[in-house]
Amino acid sequence: MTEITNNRFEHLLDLHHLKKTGPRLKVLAMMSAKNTATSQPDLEGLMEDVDRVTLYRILNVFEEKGIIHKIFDLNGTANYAICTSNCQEHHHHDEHLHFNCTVCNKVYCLNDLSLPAFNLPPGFKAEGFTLYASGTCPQCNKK
Amino acid sequence: MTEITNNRFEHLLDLHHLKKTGPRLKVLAMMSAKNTATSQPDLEGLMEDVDRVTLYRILNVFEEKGIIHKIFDLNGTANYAICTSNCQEHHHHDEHLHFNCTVCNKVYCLNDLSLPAFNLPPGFKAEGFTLYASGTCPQCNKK
DNA sequence: ATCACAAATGCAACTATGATGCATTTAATT
DNA sequence: AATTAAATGCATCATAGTTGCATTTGTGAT
Repeated sequence: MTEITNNRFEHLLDLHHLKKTGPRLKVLAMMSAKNTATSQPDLEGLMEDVDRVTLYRILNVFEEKGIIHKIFDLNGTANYAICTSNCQEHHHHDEHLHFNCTVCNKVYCLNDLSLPAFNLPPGFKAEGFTLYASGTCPQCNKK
Repeated sequence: MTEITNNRFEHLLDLHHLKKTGPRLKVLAMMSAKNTATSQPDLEGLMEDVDRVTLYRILNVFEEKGIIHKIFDLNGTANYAICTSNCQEHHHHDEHLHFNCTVCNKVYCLNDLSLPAFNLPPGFKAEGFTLYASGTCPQCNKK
């Protein structure tokens, strides 16, 4: 992790009026070190020295503040990824594709793919959309 | 519940070589009585006389056989709905829109809306899609 | 620098969801 | 009615997530 990356996270916490603590910076470091979302169980394993409850609380505030977003995989397990942009407190812009590999179970946030337009039946008012795809990821297809 | 409906469920169980037992017919009756998906906790409440474990096992076989499909709501709670068509063992065709109301938390399966086409980045092979929308449902909008 | 205080963490305990092993019951077939 | 595989019920366990409270720590003011 570079100096600059670390400063970026500290700045991020400042922005949201959150104290710059070890556990919080570690969560951000762990999540940003991967190109896929991180599951709650994985994260718990990576944060051995941090209390389980603390981790849950960190994930909750980060989500509330729009720093990370939560994705449930095919098994209903919570996965977390750092928001790329546009997210703000209590209003996520999570309108991209989430790809869940059925082999390795990884969750990819494909931010570059915006959702195609479509209509809802009368009476429904939509606030947010997420498209989920399941299948096999590039890594698993190679093998 | 009409005679005909009951027969339909018994036929459904026959089709999949499942014994026509009380608990199974009751699950089907409960789920079909609603126009929305039923959450696991709700279902557990509705099936008071049936053991919790039995319910889980019924839901699992039904899902494996393609009789019902599982949808996770915004809170990660499992919801179940009877498949309308096209589902077969180990291969769901769940390619419709799931609408999760942020007020009443109900999950609607909007089967009539098929998903628009879109492309995946190279290397990804998709098998299934589901589009999730969240917002307010017709019932909650009226109030 | 250090003081004071709110915020964050850690710990204990609890709830809920879901799974597994095994004994008992029941649906289907004869 | 008898047989048997399938299904249910019960006990127990595992994991995810929450709450209350004591302790620690980051931060802003002195």
